[in-house]
Amino acid sequence: MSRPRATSDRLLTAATDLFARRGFHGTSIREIAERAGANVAAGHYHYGSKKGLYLQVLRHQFARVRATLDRDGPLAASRVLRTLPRRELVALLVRRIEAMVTILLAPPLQPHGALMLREMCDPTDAMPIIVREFIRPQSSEMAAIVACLVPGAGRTVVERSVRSIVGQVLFYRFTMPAVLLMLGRPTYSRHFTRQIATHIVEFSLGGLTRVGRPGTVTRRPRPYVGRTRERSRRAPARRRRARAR
Amino acid sequence: MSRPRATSDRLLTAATDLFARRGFHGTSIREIAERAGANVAAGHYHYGSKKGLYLQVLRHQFARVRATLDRDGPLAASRVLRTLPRRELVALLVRRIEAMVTILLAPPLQPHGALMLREMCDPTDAMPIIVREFIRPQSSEMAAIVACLVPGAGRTVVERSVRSIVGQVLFYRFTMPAVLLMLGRPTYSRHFTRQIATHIVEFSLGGLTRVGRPGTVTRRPRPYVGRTRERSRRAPARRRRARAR
DNA sequence: AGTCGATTAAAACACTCGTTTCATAGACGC
DNA sequence: GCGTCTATGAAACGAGTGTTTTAATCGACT
Repeated sequence: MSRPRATSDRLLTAATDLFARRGFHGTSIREIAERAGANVAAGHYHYGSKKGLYLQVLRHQFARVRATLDRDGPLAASRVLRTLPRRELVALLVRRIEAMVTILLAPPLQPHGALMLREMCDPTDAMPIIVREFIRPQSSEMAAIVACLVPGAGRTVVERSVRSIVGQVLFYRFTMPAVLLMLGRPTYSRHFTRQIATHIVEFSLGGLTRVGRPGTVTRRPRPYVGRTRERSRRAPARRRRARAR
Repeated sequence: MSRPRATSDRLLTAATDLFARRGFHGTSIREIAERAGANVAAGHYHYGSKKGLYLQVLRHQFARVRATLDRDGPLAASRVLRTLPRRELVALLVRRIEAMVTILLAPPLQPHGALMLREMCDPTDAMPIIVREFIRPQSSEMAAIVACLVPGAGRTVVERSVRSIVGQVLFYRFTMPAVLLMLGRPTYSRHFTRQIATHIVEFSLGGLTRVGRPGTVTRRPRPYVGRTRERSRRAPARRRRARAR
């Protein structure tokens, strides 16, 4: 039959999808139970509370993500990295970026992106899990590569550069509705995500090259050069709400 | 005196803060009314419904943001831009990035960042407002500068580069809880945001330099290096729609 | 003064929510 | 058979929700 799985499993599956799509507040125990073909009391029986179920969903999702990352791109130790030629280091960075784009953007969209986004809106006890299982591993593995690619850079420069790279990727996930609206697409296609990955790789390699060089344009007293103009484009939007009916 | 303002204004102020901090679902009309020193019915009287109040909050916030942007960094027309020397173009880009960092990250944190983030989780009718008043203007003004800085780049390359720049900035806002947790800070300090802005400028200038050059490392048959994985993660998500009532 | 429209206030309505209670069913060992 | 433990189902609880209703209040203006 189609659903021989345990009730607790079906609850977890249903909850994962609903929490990702509608959020914690926007999802009801009854909705989860109905979709899982279970009783309203089942959630509390198996997970103690709605919050307990939510935490379990996040633990489970990010454990999976972590497992994927570990399998996909196990990083060579730092001291091994340092012996690699630049070409190999670049190849490693490319793989990391492509893996991240794939896991976050490529269809079919996985739930953890939405779950992570929601945690950024309303952090819960699950935030440390996300940092530990997803953000920290991604960052430190990328940092190891970046540190070798930019030998002169200190720890802060490396960390900021990693955030610049990760930020480019996450942008497409975290502003997805706006980007899709502007591009006139319904979803990100695989073709699109491949192009994105390639662009981010190029842009980032350029960025890394520059932050590795001493003495740049922004080392100056005041960055402001241009004149200010006072033109105001439109009157402040004044709007009145008429109540319906 | 402390409360000479109109009830509708006080409602809007209270609602802005609460919607930004707790979200639409997490905020109740009663809570808004209490903070505004008004009756529960006041919200419906002035704004028709909770959703009407929410929309008005977003309209108001992003009209303000737009006004700030227009005052701060009115962009020279494209044909004027094209006559500027590179040094001036860079200065303009620096100003845009610094303005964006300031408006999004520098303390005291403004509500629109949180409101925008929440819209990315649960898009509503306010999404077009955000795109029109904030994202689109920022993007197109930056695109005009980038297009001049990277003369050889086509429209798509320019747009992707703009997203790479904006993405770096938005990253710090949209993953703020995680970044603060990793950095062990309570908030972003002004000093920190200034450093961030400088880094993003440098990283981006390097990125732009590279994407403007033809022939790069990623121009190769297949960008994928790792093996493809075939493991199916879950049974096809069966979907059941229960009608309400 | 009196009328009228715009606001405000209090109460009730019709839900939905997470949670709990309690009865029942099945499995297992003895 | 019995007793025990795990799991499920149906129903109810109490609190909280957005909204509506109804009445009272205020400030002009004739």
